[in-house]
Amino acid sequence: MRLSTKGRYAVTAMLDLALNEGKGAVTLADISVNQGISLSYLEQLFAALRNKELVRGVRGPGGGYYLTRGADEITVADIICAVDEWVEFTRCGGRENCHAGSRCLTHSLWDELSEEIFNFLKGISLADLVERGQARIEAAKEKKAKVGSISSQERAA
Amino acid sequence: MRLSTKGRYAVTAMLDLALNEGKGAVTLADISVNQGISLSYLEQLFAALRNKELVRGVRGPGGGYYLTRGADEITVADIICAVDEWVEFTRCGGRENCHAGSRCLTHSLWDELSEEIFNFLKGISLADLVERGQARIEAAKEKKAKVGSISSQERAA
DNA sequence: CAAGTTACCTAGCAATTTACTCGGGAATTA
DNA sequence: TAATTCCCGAGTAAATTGCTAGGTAACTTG
Repeated sequence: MRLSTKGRYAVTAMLDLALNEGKGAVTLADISVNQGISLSYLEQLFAALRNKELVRGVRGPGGGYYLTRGADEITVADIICAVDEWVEFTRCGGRENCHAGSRCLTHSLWDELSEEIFNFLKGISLADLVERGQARIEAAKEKKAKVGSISSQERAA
Repeated sequence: MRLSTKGRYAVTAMLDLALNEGKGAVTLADISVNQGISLSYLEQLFAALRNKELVRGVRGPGGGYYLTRGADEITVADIICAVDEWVEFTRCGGRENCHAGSRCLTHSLWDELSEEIFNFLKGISLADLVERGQARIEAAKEKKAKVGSISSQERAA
């Protein structure tokens, strides 16, 4: 039970792309220097992000990475799902038969927790992080508590 | 970023104790058979639980483990904190200097997430799990949503 | 075209964690 | 004394994390 830095690295790197939106490509070398992450490790993370079609790479001089969608259409959950296995979350696991009562109880507890975490991360887009910084996170929480459903497209500006 | 089964094992085992509250000690051998967890692994988990004074062990025939407090005074968060390192959660981490802007943003995001998870787990006691099973979990979420913390269950969206 | 730049790919590594086995104790009860 | 049960430490295979090393492929510019 730990929040590894892997997902955080990915989110941080994606934030670098979002901050540069509309201003050309961002090279991994830049991100590596900016964020203090090893270049090869970044390449691995971005391979995963590419697979999930969150970023697009352009080779050659002047190349680098772009977001494939707007920063408001990419959530933190998307990023973390891409780089982490996330196996026991959402729906991928949890299909064990529940024979013993207490085992069943903890299974449903874990499912609930997974959903909590997932929904929280799904409610925060890159644009949220960019535009308003930490204050925005609080807002996302308020919004979720009120509405109960998340659509990151409505920017309450 | 994964929810390991370690904490789940511990919660499950503690549930066994809670289910037997007032009916004498529960041996690790029993739990091992009931839950299909290796005895030695249970011993390690219970060593941690003992350190945090969540359980009390009694040796000799007729011995076993008791909860040191009522099941309503032990939360899932207590249990998981005892057996997991939980390092990057709550407050233990996050005291890094935030130089780069995007790094700072993700740090605060991670702090928020940690607190979300912690609060969720803190809101569920062993008694909750025992008395009402899964229904109780929903109730805990409702309670929290009212107070304004987080939570929103829109399953099967 | 050639050279440089950048993405892309594969392999391997040390450290840590997980879940487990083994082999002993030490305290308590009968 | 003997059985039971907690207690303790060492060791292990597999997986994960974060990283290094050493390539190849595509693209742009001089």
